[in-house]
Amino acid sequence: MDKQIYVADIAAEEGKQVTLRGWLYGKRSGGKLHFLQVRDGTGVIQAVVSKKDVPPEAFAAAEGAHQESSLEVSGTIVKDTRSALGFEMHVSDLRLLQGEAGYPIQPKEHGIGFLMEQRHLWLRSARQRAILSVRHSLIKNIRDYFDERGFTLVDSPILTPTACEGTSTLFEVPYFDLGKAYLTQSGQLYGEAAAMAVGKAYVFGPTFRAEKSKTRRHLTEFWMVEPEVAFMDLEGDMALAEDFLVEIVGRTLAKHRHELTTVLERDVTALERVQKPFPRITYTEAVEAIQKAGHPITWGDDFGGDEETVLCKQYDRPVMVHRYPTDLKAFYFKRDPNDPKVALGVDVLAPEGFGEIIGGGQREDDYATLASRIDEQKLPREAFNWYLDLRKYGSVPHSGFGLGVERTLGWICGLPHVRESIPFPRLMERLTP
RNA sequence: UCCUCGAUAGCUCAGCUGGCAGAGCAACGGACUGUUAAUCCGUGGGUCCCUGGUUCGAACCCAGGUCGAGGAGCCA
Repeated sequence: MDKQIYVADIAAEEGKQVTLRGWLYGKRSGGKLHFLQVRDGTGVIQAVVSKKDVPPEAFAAAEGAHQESSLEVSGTIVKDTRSALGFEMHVSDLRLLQGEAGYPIQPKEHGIGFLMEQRHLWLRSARQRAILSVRHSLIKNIRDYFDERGFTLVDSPILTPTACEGTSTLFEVPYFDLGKAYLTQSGQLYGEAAAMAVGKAYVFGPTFRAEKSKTRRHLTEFWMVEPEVAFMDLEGDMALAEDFLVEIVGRTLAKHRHELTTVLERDVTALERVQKPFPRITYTEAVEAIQKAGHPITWGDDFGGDEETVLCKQYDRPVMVHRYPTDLKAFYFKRDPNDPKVALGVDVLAPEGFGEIIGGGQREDDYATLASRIDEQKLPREAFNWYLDLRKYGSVPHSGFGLGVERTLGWICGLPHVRESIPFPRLMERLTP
């Protein structure tokens, strides 16, 4: 095949004769004129097929082309103000590659259930392409952020022998003669081991939760990025989370302002407000604020969706809630030495009701305390021997957090449901396509 | 797991008090030289989610089930 020319680079081809390959996104036809909207993955260009300019078989091919047929069009690129792109192609020849009639997705309204069934095709539509593109950038910006600051990416296993927490939310798989393995819920414990090796580590991978959750914020398979830093306390952790969010949101917005504003119709002023400092309140203060807003909640309760929303509405940027009751947090959280009732954890809640996007905190670094926490929660001690070793051979204060990629992307793109933020979402009641 | 709503053409839906299965869009055929969800004319297209019940007669009423959507709980 010739050197591939892409729609994204079409301005450089003005006046030239080129060949584009792609798919027929839409078509409007006249008697001796067809307007083909050709997309190639980088953009959409209108290809004008005039009967007098092309061989008869090419004109017939244009006539018979169906939505999403693959094709190859050759012609001259000309400037045209009537086109959204600014350019169009005057076609001199056209070859239909493949494509049957009956492409199921129309540029009209569809129900979400139908679209989810057609997810493999739905990805081709403008909105989904925009989301894929923003997702790609967000992930790149996350990796760049850590790379630029001396973090080392350390991959954690997906098959694990035990749970971080309760077993009810684990996916179980058979594992040879060793019995059962589980799909990871978090790479954090391994991230801690990594931080003791490289100082600043981050884990980035898919995680799995068998939660029977049917909400706009839950997937059973989602991606999480988890930095973990040696010699960092909770204050440092919050500063890192804040700086990290400001950077990744800022960079992603800078690159995709146009798509966010036009294709996704996102009000980006809300994203522009993501600047330091984020408000920092303790769990106790949050409870008081929620009570003051008229919601019944008592100290010791976890926040539900309603409580989160009430709290977030009081701020115009992400809010950091720290020092949750110890009982609400996992065994590995360090307790506040000034108040053992609370743990040195922090959650970051995104504004506009997008909910918790970060959870993290300072880890327990004392061997005996951690061992007794494991016993208290009736976790199998032998499974955590390796984790306890980290407190035996050069234990240091350390902290980290986990950021949910899909929730963050859903927030940036303004998506009503996280299912659109991942190419092939896995939900409690959906495993296909 | 619980609550609410829904399932009728490829899609989005209407179908009144139980009495012949409908519309728009899409598809297909035709007309049209500047269309932007083009327009105009025509054609084809149904397991009314499934099973059972009530009835002279069920898309419609009843029971059970399946699937989908929204919400709750759950959820670092």
